[in-house]
Amino acid sequence: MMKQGVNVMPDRNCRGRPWLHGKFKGCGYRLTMGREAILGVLSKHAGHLSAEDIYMKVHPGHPNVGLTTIYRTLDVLSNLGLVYKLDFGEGRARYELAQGPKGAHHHHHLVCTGCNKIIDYTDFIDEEVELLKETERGLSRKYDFNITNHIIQFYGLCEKCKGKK
Amino acid sequence: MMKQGVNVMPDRNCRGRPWLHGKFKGCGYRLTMGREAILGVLSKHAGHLSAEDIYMKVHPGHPNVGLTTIYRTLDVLSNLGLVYKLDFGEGRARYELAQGPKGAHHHHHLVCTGCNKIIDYTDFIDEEVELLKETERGLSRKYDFNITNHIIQFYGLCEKCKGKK
DNA sequence: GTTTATGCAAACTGTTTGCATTGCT
DNA sequence: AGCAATGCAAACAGTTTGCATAAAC
Repeated sequence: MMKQGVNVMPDRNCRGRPWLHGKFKGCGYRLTMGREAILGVLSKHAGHLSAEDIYMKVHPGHPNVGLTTIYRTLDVLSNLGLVYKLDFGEGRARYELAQGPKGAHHHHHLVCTGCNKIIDYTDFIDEEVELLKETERGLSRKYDFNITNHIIQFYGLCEKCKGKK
Repeated sequence: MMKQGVNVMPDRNCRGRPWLHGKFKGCGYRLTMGREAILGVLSKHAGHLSAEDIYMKVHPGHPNVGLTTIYRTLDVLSNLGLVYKLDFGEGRARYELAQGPKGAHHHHHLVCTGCNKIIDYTDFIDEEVELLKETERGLSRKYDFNITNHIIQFYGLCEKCKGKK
């Protein structure tokens, strides 16, 4: 007989739960040292880390955590919606924490195609978000989509790079 | 003595020249059969072709054109601004002609993360473009960037995929 | 004790590069 | 003739996978 209120099967699709550790375990995933270390790095260094960046930062304290684990953990985290997987067209993915517990500010990206510098901007975000919401509503209806995410990125040359030939 | 009006050195940075073939040759690049074939495929099948897609379509008529040439040509084309290199997070790049000679319509993309279906939408484009221009102006000034391009993409599940768990 | 997570090495995939040859102009 | 473009094969880079072992629960 099944006990009340207990998920026997891990619930791999649960979003909208509490925060980090709680959310993690609540979804049926195990909280290991490697995963804690990765979460730690992500919340300490807020912004655009590649798998290898994370590996480098985790490795000193946890030499036994391999790159594979980094990839697998990031995959879990982004499925849980805890982490955004970003792509700036460099041929490698980058990751950032979706939201701090206090609800970090939403931002978009400005990418220099010369030196790959990336600027998070929050200017104009309000207007953008407003318009995006409307667009999202319209697109959802017209194309019968369940829209979960969006990307806005500007590309160009930063002040240093636009000088060079 | 240098002849008037003739570029002895190929001008690899020339944008804003006439159209396609003219532009191509005008920039010091040679117009070869392979390149013509690739341009042909791009203008016939408007939208989101991967390098391999293009290879497949070019190959029957030009069995001697290899994948390497496809990549190299696409690189040239996107440097010339004739082709946009798109990234939908599938781990492969996709390409589309920037503008037809008649000035094809600007559009953005709606991507299904379930089946990778991609919808070009032009709805709301006017409002978006308006806002983007302003944002672009603001960002250019504030961060001293020379902005050349932007991306807007919505991600979600299409009507078929949102049913399946 | 059962099931998930990990490390390692090897496999994969899309893309790039070196070099000798071909082909525009 | 001279230099750019090509094909081929090999190199590359980031990411994924198979499998035996270790660790959470």
